[in-house]
Amino acid sequence: MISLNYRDSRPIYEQIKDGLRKLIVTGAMAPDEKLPSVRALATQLSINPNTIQRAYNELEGEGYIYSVPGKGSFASGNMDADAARRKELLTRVRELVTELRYLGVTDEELLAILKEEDKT
Amino acid sequence: MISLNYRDSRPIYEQIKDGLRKLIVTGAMAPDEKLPSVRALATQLSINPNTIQRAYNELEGEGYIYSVPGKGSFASGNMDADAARRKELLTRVRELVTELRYLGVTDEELLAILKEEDKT
DNA sequence: CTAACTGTACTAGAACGGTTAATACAGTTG
DNA sequence: CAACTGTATTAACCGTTCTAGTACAGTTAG
Repeated sequence: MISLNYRDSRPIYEQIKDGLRKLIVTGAMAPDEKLPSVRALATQLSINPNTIQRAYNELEGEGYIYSVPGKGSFASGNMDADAARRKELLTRVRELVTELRYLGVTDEELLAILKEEDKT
Repeated sequence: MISLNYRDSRPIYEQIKDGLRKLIVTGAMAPDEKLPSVRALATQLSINPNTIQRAYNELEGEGYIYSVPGKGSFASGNMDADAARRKELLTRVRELVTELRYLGVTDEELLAILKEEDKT
């Protein structure tokens, strides 16, 4: 479900956040679908439950999931979170495009990426 | 010449690397142009020379600059480094585009970014 | 009701990376 | 020679990440 890369300098809880966010945002996880429990996911990934709790906690703060004590944590169909994520990603794309232009990448190459992704 | 953001969680030496790389890649710094000395830049930014040294050291490893003991460090007109950077940035763009598509961003919006950047 | 699950909270400490600090050495330049 | 340059090494500090251990309260199935 989630894979960790220990060579990556990024914190584990960030990797978990990104992994879960992608699952939710891509619809691989339906709204109100139950996430693995803090302890279950911790066991599965062989890490400390606190690390999972931190990831879940932050994801809840960002609106991607909601947690019910005693029941579990669930994917949220929150569109505000999506909007924020969109805005964030778009600014990053802008930055990348600017640098790529400086590196001599042509519009054709950039357009090719869009078309290429169409087929995915 | 370079500005640091201490609120940013990214390491200082990474910020310096990015800043210098941008200067070189955009041509703001000509090939074989002399960079500020390790000590000079450290003083200017009010940080430790070791941090600058690390940034320079890694930039040299990536081919963006070359250093001559006793003389100084200089921008390199190395195109291999540019190619590597291009490849890296392009894969990141691909990832971003994929997620943006899932988030419901249309091709029109993505194309708009390219046109928007044209005017820059 | 009980047992086993759930999220949540808190404290403590280990481990790691970033940064600073203080030197030292060798080559270059005026 | 004096003042610059890059380079190297060692130690220490500090903040963050992560682990560890424990506890409490709500939920759910038997």
